[in-house]
Amino acid sequence: MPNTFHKPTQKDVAEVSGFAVTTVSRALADDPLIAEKTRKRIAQVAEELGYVPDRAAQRLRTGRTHVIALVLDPHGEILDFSGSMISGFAEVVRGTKYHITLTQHQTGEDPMDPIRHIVRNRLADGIVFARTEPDDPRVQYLMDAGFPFVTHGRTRMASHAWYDYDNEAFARIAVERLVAKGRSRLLIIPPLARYTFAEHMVSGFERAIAEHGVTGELPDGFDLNAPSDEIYSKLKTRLGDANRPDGLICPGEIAAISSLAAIEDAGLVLGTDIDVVAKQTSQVFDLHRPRIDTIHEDINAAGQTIARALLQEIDGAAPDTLQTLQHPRPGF
Amino acid sequence: MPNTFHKPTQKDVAEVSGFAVTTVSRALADDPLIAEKTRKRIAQVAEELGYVPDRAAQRLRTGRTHVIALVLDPHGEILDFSGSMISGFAEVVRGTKYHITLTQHQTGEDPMDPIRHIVRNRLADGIVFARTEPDDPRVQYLMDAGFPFVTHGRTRMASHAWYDYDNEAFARIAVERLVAKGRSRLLIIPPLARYTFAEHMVSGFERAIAEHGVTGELPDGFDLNAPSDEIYSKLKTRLGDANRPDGLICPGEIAAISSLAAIEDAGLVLGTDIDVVAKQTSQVFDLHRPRIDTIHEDINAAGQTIARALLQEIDGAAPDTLQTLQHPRPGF
DNA sequence: TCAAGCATTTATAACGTTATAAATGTTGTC
DNA sequence: GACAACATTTATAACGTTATAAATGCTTGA
Repeated sequence: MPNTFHKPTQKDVAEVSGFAVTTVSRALADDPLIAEKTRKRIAQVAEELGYVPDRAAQRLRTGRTHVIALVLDPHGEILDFSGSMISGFAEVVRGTKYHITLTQHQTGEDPMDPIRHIVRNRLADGIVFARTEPDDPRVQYLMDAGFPFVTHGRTRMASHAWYDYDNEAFARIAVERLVAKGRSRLLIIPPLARYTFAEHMVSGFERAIAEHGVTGELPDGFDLNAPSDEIYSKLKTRLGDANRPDGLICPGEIAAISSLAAIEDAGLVLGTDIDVVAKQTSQVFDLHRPRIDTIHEDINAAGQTIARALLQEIDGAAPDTLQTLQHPRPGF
Repeated sequence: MPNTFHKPTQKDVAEVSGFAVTTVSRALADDPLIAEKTRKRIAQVAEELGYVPDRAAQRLRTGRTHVIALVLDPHGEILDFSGSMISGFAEVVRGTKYHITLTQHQTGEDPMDPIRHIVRNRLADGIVFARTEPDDPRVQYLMDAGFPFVTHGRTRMASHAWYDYDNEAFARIAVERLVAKGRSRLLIIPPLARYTFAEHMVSGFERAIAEHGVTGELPDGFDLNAPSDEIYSKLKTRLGDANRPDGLICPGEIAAISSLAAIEDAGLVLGTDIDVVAKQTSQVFDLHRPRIDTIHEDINAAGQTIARALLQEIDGAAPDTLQTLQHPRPGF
């Protein structure tokens, strides 16, 4: 009889237990003013009645939403990125009193809009977003507003909570692996320059190149965010040159697959003419043939860490104590 | 000065416009009782002040949450499934007054729990979930409760809103393609039998097999949900047999990649000894070498369609008018 | 001119919770 | 036995909105 079901309120708990509504409220909030005996009795009655606090009422009264907002980028080419990240996030938030809401801004839109909307209308207690830029206006805005947030990616502003993958180390390790295989003319498919992580990755690449005395190339005309067929065709052309690269760094799986196609279609043989090191964020390359040398980035763990950091920040932790740099894990 | 910012309420709009709060409320709700002139004036003032209704207050008063709950399965092997689906969902919901919340149940847990929790505590106005079983208790519960929901996948219960991909057609087309290539000993990696879509796919497979007079095989000991290395090793063993299959149907990308590895490691040549048809839900096979024959399933479109259906159902549309069967689209 | 009828607006209460201030009971001290 | 001091409980109001019922002003017809 679900339609005759009446959701029990504090009033019901009060009537059954014989205490006032206020007392029930305080008891359930573990207010130390309430006598232990009373607290126990009220907790018992609440349990029996199946009382669950009404979020809307709590939210209206206190201003706290118990909501964490995930602001996603327009769905792009990063394979399974959002899915894994969300999954890690959900695992941590489950079991707390918080909920996750999702917002996705459209391609042409100002990424600032959803953030401002959430803050101004108190739609959440904290915000998470990814793909930061060095002078990210979202970060600046949230810091000014004193609003809890955690970013996936660093910025030039030092004292906020962030999680980042060490892309400088990624590039360095990738170069080292290729050099160890005897490669000396390396090419990296760079991320879009406006993202902070692109700077790290490129700087790691360039430093490692210099250290090992090999040549490094950042291609013109395409990047990690380009359509995969564009990466494919430009790379194929490049691989037709006499001075073609003999080592490729692909910081993404779709780019790696496009690269493998370009290599094959250019008539080159992987492992003989050229080698590839790719970043791996999913299972795609676990059993792939030809075998691909990969360096892992654990997106699920990122989601978990970010969620934990945000919950801590909402509970009052200082943002600059909530910074995690994740080191690359070697592939299989 | 974000901390001195006062979120404008109907009271503010009322004071500035000179009308009563009630009138403001009605005007903003487009109540026909309100004079057109008044409505316009109030709308103008609300706009100027940047008034946005307080969801918590609306929710407390009306019981409507303006929330749509996405209940996700534990993050599994389906590549990018959640990500694309969520993305399509978000695109549709953006611009409406609805929000999306995410819940994910853990592996060992009763999938019913989050659903019951949402319904009993009115945490949302509608629910979406995937991977239905023929006698899905979640569907039964929600129908009994009269709670709006849309499933990804059908059930035995006819009159609820659902979206489904025509997996019977998928299997049929896959068989036809392999037969057209001269293959006659086909093997399909079946989905877990408990899901409704497994029945459809298997029945499509078996019918097509019979029609074309070829042999069909559903392997024992592994399925689409098995760990990929298990699929790989069992398939490799099977491909070592004398009576090995010469055509493989892989209804998932990770399974397809594992299969390709098994084929290669068994010493067989794709296109000569054996052919593969795979279901494609991401970009992985767009530029893959070797080229893979795929049949598309557009997860993003699924998300969009499901979101639209749910919004309609919340607005009162009859559930049995909200059923979509998506036909397979040929791969590249 | 007055009442009836209509169009429009408004006062009041309520949703379920918690912050504030007030009230009650209990103990100890002189 | 009175009073202060404390521990504990409670009444009241408020968060911002909307449903209900009441009130206002204006038009119309006699």
